[in-house]
Amino acid sequence: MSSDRTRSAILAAAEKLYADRGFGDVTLRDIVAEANVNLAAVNYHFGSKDELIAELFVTRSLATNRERLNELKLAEEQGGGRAPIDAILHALVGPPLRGCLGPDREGSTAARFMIRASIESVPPIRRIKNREVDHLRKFIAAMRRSLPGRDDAELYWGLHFALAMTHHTIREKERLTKLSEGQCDLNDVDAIVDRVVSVSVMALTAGQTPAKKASVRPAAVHGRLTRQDL
Amino acid sequence: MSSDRTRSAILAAAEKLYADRGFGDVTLRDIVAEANVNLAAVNYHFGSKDELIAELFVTRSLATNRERLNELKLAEEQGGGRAPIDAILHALVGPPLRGCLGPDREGSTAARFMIRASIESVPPIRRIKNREVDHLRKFIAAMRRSLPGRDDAELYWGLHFALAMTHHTIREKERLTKLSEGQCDLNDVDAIVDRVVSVSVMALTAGQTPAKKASVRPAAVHGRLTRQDL
DNA sequence: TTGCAATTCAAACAGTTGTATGAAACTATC
DNA sequence: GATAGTTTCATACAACTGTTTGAATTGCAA
Repeated sequence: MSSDRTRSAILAAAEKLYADRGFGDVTLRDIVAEANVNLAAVNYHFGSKDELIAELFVTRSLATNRERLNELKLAEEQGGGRAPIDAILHALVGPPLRGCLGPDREGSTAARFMIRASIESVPPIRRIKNREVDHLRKFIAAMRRSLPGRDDAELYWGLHFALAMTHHTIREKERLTKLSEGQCDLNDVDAIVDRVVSVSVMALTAGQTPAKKASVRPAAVHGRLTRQDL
Repeated sequence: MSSDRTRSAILAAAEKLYADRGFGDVTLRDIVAEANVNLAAVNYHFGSKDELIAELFVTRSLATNRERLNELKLAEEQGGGRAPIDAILHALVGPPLRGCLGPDREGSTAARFMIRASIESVPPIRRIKNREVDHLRKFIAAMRRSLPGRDDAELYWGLHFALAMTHHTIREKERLTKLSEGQCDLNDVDAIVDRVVSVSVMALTAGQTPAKKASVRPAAVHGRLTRQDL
């Protein structure tokens, strides 16, 4: 068994540089300089530059997906196989938002890397994102169980909009802060999650009868379920 | 006055190639080959590759912004200086959605170029997008007039989410079609616009008193205002 | 027609990029 | 301590990039 000190030094250096400067202008030579390893080490350990990027992104997004499914499973167990819709959405949007936002995440290389990956869309990352459909289908299935009456199309739109708000908030947090002149607090992650969840629930339950509508727990009271549970 | 046949041939060729293959792997040599002009013509007419990209993007996004402001102005005039909130949001999200979606837009180079510009984020385009804040402030001002009671932060979040749904729908239309197995109709642009507007209105008016809430016209009845009015 | 500016052109430039090579250094096993 | 396999290293490679140059061509005005 080899000491993979070189390997992980490359991973760490690459993640840091990509997080700081984006994929566009970081070369292999920048990475090996930061990692204090030889240029040929990247191709030796990863095969190619793209495979290095892919490994970085897969690692981080697997972690997010795992968090999501844990939280979903927990919610479904608590609901006897049928989780409330706001809990499902909370499981969907909470992990990426918590992973990328918040004051403690400011210095996190992983967070800034994922934000970069969300903004710039390089080929190896795009390829991986396209395989994410299966993962999302699990949430559609849970939503179907939670809202048995709704058309499937409505569920897809609801999930789509939930992800829209999530990713756009991550991508454009800087611009929203600037536009709102600081009036939108991008550091209060729990509040943001609740906001996204509650709008998503509204999108999904609009047009429902008042009786059904009232049975949906508001997102705010769901705040118990945080990172500690995962 | 010079015949700018070369200039516009470059613009057309560049837009087409960027639309088809993305910014990542289109070189100046590809562009001049497509345009049947000399390599040096790009630098002669535009100064640099980045300035060419910038000019392409500025042209298209100025058109969108003009449409937006026209529609906003019309709505405010009809409302005596105070447009209904759904009309404001319609003016915000309608133009980009109509510009990029719909069956007739499938073959449009301009549409596909703007989708690319939305997916890949190259430096010259990012620089331009960052100047968009002033444009958005006009919509915040209109929203403030429309919903005088609301906190500014709420208005910013509402606008932010409206743009989130708009851009994410444009960016991920392919994936949503795939995920929903065709059950989400990405060709019915008017329905999508109404959907985005109505969710945005809900986000903005949540927590209002029922009396105030009822005074908001549902987005669907606003469908009269389409491209013909602009 | 002459003269002048605007435009086009072929060619080269200067730099960077990811990758491959083959020898050297290391590590663990016998 | 010899050996075999793994890892590191300096270096070269081959291709591609946006940009520049200076001469040739064109178009227009006097």
